[in-house]
Amino acid sequence: MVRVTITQVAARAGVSVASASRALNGLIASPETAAKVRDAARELGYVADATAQSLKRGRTLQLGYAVADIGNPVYVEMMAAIEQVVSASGYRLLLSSTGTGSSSVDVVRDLGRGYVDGLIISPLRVTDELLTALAAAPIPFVVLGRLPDSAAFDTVRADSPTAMRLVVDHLVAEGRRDIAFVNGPADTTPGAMRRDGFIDAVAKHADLRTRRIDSLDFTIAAGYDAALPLLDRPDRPTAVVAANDLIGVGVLRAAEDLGLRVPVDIAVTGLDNTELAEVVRPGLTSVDLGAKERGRAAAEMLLARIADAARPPQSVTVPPALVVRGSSSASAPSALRRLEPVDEERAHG
Amino acid sequence: MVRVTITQVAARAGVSVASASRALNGLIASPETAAKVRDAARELGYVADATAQSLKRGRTLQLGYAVADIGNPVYVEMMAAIEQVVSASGYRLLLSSTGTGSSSVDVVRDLGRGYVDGLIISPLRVTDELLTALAAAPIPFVVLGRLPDSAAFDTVRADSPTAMRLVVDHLVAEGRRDIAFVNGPADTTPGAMRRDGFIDAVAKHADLRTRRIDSLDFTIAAGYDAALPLLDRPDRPTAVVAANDLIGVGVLRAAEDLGLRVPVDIAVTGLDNTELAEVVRPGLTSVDLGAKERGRAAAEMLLARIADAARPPQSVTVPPALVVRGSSSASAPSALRRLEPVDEERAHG
DNA sequence: CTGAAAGCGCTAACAC
DNA sequence: GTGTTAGCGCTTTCAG
Repeated sequence: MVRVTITQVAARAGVSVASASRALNGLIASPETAAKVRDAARELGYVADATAQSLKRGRTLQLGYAVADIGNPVYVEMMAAIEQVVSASGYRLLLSSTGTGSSSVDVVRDLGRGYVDGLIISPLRVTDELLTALAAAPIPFVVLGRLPDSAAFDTVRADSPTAMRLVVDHLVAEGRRDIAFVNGPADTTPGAMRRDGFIDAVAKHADLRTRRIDSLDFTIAAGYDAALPLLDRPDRPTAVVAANDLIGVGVLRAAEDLGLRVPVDIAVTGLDNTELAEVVRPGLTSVDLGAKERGRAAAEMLLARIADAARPPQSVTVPPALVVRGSSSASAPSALRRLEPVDEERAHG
Repeated sequence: MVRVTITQVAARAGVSVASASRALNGLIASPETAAKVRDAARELGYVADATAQSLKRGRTLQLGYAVADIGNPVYVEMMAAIEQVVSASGYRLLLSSTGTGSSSVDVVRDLGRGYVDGLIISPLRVTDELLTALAAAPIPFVVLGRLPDSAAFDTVRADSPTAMRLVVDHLVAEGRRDIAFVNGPADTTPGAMRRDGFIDAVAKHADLRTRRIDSLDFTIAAGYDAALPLLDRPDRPTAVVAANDLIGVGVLRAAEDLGLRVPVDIAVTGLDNTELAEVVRPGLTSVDLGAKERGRAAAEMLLARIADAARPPQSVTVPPALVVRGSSSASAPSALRRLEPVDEERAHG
């Protein structure tokens, strides 16, 4: 199938390419010219070349989404929300996985190549190098995640401190007073935010025993590996707060393999409220950080920024919501098997 | 930050744009010219405009991935594999969700706009309209999934018949003789393939009671809704074969809510072997259809097709592998709680 | 080896 | 309203 250009359409319609272009774009044209061009275009199966239009118009109608770990369901959820907004606005979505190979800095640098009109970036680590690259970015962008206050960029964020307060308060209310935090890598932004949130949240309660562990990754396997030694000891905690749902599921698996009953012997919570939390048994208590809302907000913010480069930087924070399930509360609806009442456990607290 | 063009680089280097272009692209240029241009480019922070290059070269270095349901983990897994191959080859990946709004036919039609050099498409339904559009596609493409034999296109497929045979044979070996199939929508390609596979697989065994149900979607919720009435009756089956893992998990949930013990009262199997199957309890027996391999194969096939338009159409089938877990076999390693032996159940068969 | 010039396909002034 | 023309930024003949 041969590429048909506007020149051919114009020739067939018997008009100039300018008239053809105007007619095709719905600009001023006499009814008969418009009709002739439309017919010619249809007969030839003409579709305007996107590259040529981009070059001429200076916009590609493409937006980028750069994400480190596309294996994490949270980012997929965000991506789906972003895709929806983006395509509804006539843009196409370009996916850059910054995990393997190219770093997010490379992605930002590459922005100068002009193949996207804007970028949504969800960096796992915010380095000075990245901030510098962002400050020099030739096109609009929105950052999904927390940045230093000094960086006046458009951002969409989850509220980790509140999320952590929600789970910790919940666990304390359930009578847990020995609470461990299993983090992902602490040198990542989410890792740092959630760790700080945990520290602040437990500081609000008196007489709590707490400890913190970093796992190697925000994955089930890493959560499992980190939780195993933590739970396999006499003075194990009575509750584990995981930095995300994947780690949380890993903790559940570790408890299972050690023969511990959840939530009787040990309560577990996750973060993100992915479908995974709903589906495991017992259901994993989690905090919904509004991944879908964040994705949607980021996409809309980027479009607004593209429309108005001059507007002051925005920052949206999506509020979290606690979802209690069987992993932390025997009275939660989704607990499969009725276990012994946790009153005894409460008495320990 | 202002866009810097090759003209500016050439001016600064004191050479023509042609020489600048040649130097930048590593073509013939005197060492000193090359050095001057390189320095000028670095000082100015020059990066070649991708759109202009695309227009001139006639290739965008972009590939598309069109998928109906990005909510399904299988497609995410494929996408990740595709992204890896694609970006390693210097291409960018464009994501088109054909689920909401635009159909896959629209996506194929849009290919004429020339914003991608090739497409990997994973259509949920193969209509004549789609086949016609594909036959007229102006650029290379690879279809993930089964096509009519008459369509001589590049395809990468799972082997549904064998997959179904694996689960059915397994269930029969486990003593199940009353087997129900909970499908997704039967008017989809996977739905039709898996249904036919099930029918053929059970036909190989004598004295089997079988039944088939279509659920509304390949989702947990749809699987749950379809399974509930099936399992809530005295003559319920002793095994349920689900058309994918999501439906399988829905079946598990339905069994749970009805107080049925898995696998004692009812065995359940899924398909796709997603992480979900590994993570639920009891673990969901499933068949790995090689999503990652299929994604990788499709990407490589597309690149090969781009490199050689003339080569005959290829068709790769990725072999399936049964993964037995606790949902269908009491002796499977991942069963959490030791349940009663299934011997009694076997005696029924 | 280098520079001038053409042109990828399209849109947008600018005159008519 | 319409046609002519000039580019968008780049690569690539083609002479030199």
